[in-house]
Amino acid sequence: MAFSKKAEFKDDEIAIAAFAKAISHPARVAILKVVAESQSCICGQIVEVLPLAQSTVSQHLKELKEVGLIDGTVDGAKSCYCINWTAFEKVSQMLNQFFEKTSCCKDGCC
Amino acid sequence: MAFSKKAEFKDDEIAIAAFAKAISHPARVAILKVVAESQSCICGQIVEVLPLAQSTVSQHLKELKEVGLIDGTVDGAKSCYCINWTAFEKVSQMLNQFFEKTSCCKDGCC
DNA sequence: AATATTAATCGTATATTTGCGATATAATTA
DNA sequence: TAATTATATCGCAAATATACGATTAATATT
Repeated sequence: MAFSKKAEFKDDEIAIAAFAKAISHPARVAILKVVAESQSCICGQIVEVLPLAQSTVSQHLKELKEVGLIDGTVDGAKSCYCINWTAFEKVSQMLNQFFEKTSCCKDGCC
Repeated sequence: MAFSKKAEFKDDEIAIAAFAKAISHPARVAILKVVAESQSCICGQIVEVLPLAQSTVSQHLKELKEVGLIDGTVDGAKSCYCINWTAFEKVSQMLNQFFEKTSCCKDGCC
């Protein structure tokens, strides 16, 4: 491949793709659900629920944290995760907008 | 890795992830925009606009076709692509619902 | 202090994705 | 009919992603 061409696209296209990528694996979708529903958000609880090893879950959490969808706080030996609602809604809106904008010119094709 | 664990998640989680994956690359986001805006939807036009080789664009188109977001019709030597609006809106709704449902339990965490 | 628990990170194996050139196929044009 | 055009597909190389066990570091428990 030589090198990735992602950077050659428009900023909004890159942003949409990046957020979509964050929820492009069932494990991360599941994690977001668990974290949103849970009161405590302890990493160990997520591991219990998912069919994945602790290290793998930790990696997925890291990815979600990197795009900003969740926040992580160290709480003693444990780690507490929670949804970053501001970011969460921003992503929701961004995707919504993409679908709306794209579907606005719904004529004359084919 | 031995093998993928994607199948071990819930159907709706897998579905959301699959559609998110379809728009998880800027090239495919760009293609969807071009196809939606274009009247003609000829593959060659898409290739002209994108910073990618013809074969690469063809592959991305194939992926979008496979998840059902676009339809492709052979028109002589050319190929005509257009958005499958039914699928498009279904995906839009599915993602929307995911974000809404997830954010409905927005309390007591962390 | 010694041990156990929790979770991040490292190293590694494998799988998947991305990207391209070359080729194949089919239709169009000269 | 020959040359050109349009696009899909094949085969390959490189990049990324997925998954795990082992290790580490830090706190908690005994």
